[in-house]
Amino acid sequence: MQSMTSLNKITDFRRPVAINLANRTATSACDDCAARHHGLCEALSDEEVGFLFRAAQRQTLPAGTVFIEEGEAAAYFYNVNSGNVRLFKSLPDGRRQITGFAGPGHFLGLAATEKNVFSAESMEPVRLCRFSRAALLSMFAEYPILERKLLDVAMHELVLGQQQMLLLGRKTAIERIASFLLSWAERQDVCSSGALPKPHSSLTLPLSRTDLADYLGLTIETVSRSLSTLKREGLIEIPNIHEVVLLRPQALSDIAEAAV
Amino acid sequence: MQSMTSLNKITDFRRPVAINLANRTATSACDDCAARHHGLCEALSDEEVGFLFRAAQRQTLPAGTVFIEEGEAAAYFYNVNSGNVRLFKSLPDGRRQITGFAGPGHFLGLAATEKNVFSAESMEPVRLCRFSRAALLSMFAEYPILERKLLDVAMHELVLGQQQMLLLGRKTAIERIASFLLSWAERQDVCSSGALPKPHSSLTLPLSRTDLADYLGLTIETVSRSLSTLKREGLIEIPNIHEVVLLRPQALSDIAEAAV
DNA sequence: GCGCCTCCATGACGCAGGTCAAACCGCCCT
DNA sequence: AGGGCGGTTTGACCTGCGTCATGGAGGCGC
Repeated sequence: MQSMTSLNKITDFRRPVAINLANRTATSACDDCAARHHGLCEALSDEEVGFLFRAAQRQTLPAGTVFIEEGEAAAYFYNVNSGNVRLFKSLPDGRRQITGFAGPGHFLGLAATEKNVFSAESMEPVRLCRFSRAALLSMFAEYPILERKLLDVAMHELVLGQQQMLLLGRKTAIERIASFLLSWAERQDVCSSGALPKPHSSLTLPLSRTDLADYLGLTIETVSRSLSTLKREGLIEIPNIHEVVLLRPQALSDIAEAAV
Repeated sequence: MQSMTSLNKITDFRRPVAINLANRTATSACDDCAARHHGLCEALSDEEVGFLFRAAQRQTLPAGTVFIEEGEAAAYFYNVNSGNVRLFKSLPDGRRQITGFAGPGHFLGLAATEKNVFSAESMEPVRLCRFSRAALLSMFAEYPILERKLLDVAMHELVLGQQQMLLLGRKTAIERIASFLLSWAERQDVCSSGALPKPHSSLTLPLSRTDLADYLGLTIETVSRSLSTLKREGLIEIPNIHEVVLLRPQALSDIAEAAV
C-alpha cells in the first residue's frame, strides 16, 4: 500500500535544493497571484517562487489575443495567472480543434518542439508570466524540483489527452457532452477527482457553443441539440447560457461512460 | 539562433552525475538490446544503463498479452526492448480507442495516476524491462538525467496527442489515412522529422485493419475503402496487407494537411 | 426605446461514414 | 489438393450528425 506511491506525487521526493535569499518584493508580488498555490508555483517555496518571479516577464492581454501561434518558433513558456485560455490546432481551411483549456496556475508550452505545435488565445482578459526557454532551462539546474513538477504536469496532460482521444474517436454526441460536463465539474472542483458531483451542482461555462463544438469535435448545432436533449430528459438545467446545473450526475456518468 | 535551444533537447543540459562502477554483466546484456540506443536508454551512459538494468525485471511476452490493464493499480513502468505494443482505452460496450503504439525504446506508463488510465497489449512477441514505481523514483535521485529524459518523452507524446486530437476531431476518413501513413513513415525513419518521405518509399504496417480503425476512430470498412481510394487514385500501392508504398507523398501530404 | 449585431436554438434536408451482408484471399492443417 | 478459418474487400443500405436556413434572445450604442 505504502509502496504504491502515486506517480503524480513524485514531487514528494524533493531533493534538498540550495535556497538563496529572494528579495521580498518579488515574493510578495506572487503572494497576490491567483496562481500562487496552484500548478507549478504551488510546488515551490517562497524563495523559489521569488527566483522564478525574477526570471519572468509579466503580461496582461485583452480577450481574444492569440499569444502562441502554431508554427512559430517556440521561444517562451507561460504560466497563467488569471483568466482562461484556449489551446487549439487549425487546418488551413479553417477547421479547428481545441486541444485544451488553461486557467490560473496552468503551465503552457510543454507540447512543443522547436516550433509551437498549437496556438493559444485568451478567452477573457488574461495575466501571464512568461519565461524564455533559456531562462527556464537555467532554472532547472538551480531548482530541480521545477523539472519534477513539470513532469507531473506533463503526465497529467497525457492522461487528459488520452481521455479526449477516446471521446473524439469513439463517443457519440450525447456521450461527449455528458463527458465534458462531468470533466468540467471536476476541473471546477465541484467534486473531488474521480468522484461524481452532487446532484444539483452548478457549473460555470466560460466557453461559447463554438468553443464547446471545437473542443468536442462536433458542430455548434449538434452541441445545442445535445444539451437540449439532456435538458428535456431532466438530467441538466440551463438557467442561462454560461451556466449548467447537473440535476442527475449519475445518469450523466452512465451516458458518458456508456455504462451497460 | 543559438539561444533557440530545442525544448526537446533539454537533455543537452546534463548536470554532472555521480558515476558508479556498473558491473559488466549488466551493461553487456544491454549492449545486445535493440533499445540500447533509443528512447530512454540512449540518453544514458553504459554505467547508468547498468544501474537501470539491475533495477529492472525482464519479461518476455507472447503476442496478444495484455500486460497493463486500465483501472488496475499502476505499479510498474515499462521500457520496450523488442516488438510492438498497442496502447488503448475501452468503453464497457466494447468500443476501443487505440491511443498510441510503442516499439523498441519506448517508455510506458507516463500517462498514469494511481490507476492505469489505459491498457497495453503486445501485438507480437515482446521483450520488456519492467520497473516498479518505487525503483524508478529512487533512480531519479541518483540519476537526474532520467527525469529530464522522461520529461522529453512526455513532451513528445503531448505533441503526438494533440496531432491525434486534431485528426480524430476534425479530419475526414481519407485525411486520417493519409495523415497516418505519413506519420508512420516518420516513425519508421523513412524520412527525417518534418520532411516528406521520398516517392516510392515503402512502409511496413505491423497493424491489422482493426488496429488501424481503432487508432483512427473509424471502422475497418472505412479504412479499407479509404486505402482502396488512395490506391485507385495512384497515391499508394499495397503489395500486401502489411506493406504500403507511398507513390506520391506530396499528394498524400496535401490531403493530410487539407492544403488549400 | 429602437435598431443592430452576435450568439443560440431548432427545423428540414443531405451525406460521410457506419452497419449489414456477401464474396474473396491467403494461410494453416490434415 | 482440399477445406476451414480469420482477416480483408466490396457492395447495398441506413443513420447520426453535418449543412443550410430561419427565428429568437440578449447585449450595446445611440
